[in-house]
Amino acid sequence: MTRIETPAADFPRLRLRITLGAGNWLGPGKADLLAGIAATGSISAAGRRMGMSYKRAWGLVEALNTMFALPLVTSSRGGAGHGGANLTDTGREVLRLYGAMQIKAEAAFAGEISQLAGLSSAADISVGK
Amino acid sequence: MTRIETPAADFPRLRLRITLGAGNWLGPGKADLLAGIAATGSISAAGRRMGMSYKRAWGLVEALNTMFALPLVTSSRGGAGHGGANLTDTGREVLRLYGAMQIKAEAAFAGEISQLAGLSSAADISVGK
DNA sequence: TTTCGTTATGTCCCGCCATACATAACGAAA
DNA sequence: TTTCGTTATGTATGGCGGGACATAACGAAA
Repeated sequence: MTRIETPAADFPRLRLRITLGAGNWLGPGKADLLAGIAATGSISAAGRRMGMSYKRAWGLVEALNTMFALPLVTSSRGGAGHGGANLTDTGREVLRLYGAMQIKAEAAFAGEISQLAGLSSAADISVGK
Repeated sequence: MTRIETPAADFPRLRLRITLGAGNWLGPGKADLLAGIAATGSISAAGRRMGMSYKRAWGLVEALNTMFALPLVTSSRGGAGHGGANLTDTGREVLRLYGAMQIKAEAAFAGEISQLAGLSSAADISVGK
């Protein structure tokens, strides 16, 4: 995977991955990319600010578009704005659902997560917090 | 990663990963392995029935033991039972917390997950359900 | 018709990781 | 002291996924 090490990551962190079919999953990476496309209007710009190559970003978009019945991202080449990309209604809906789960999860699992963090070997570092 | 394709996987499925520190995460794989060790009393047996090599299973156990302040798994070589492994109190507690989160999550996110599954391209396959 | 930045796609190559394989340590019981 | 199955550890190799790089298509505006 060669996941990029986010430099300023706050721990503990909870990640959700929903697997809808064999090999078809929705996780934080694809969700962040969708949010980035919505914010920037461009696949390459969204990928850049996540530190990934355009090719990788485009591959994730292709996966997203094929794993749902309707595409989540529309894109155009050339033209006035020199091309670009945006979310479809389905794309916005998927992103909204994932975001809702993330918010819910942080609240619902705060207890268990803090207990796990307390058992963690990294706990001594943040004792002085 | 070369993840083994579980042949009889029911979709959709939700997976939780708790990251306690840089590179130190607890997910379904390690949780299942802990459960397997508790059930079989052996690292190699637990790994075997998950379809992973002993070396990989041992690596996961080592990661688990170092990412928490106290080890989760104790092991012994030789002896009457020809060696074996078991969970410590901390190990059982961690496994319990993870299981509790999993149960909670399935209930809390049933709505969002079914909505996502409805948007999925795999939805047409299970229409006749 | 030239320019522009983006989407879209192909190819090559390298580094990493997991697997396979080998081997040693272990200690109680027979 | 031999046996046994497990834990523990090292080494080597192969695959494969990803990044780097190259290139084409696109279409409105200047």
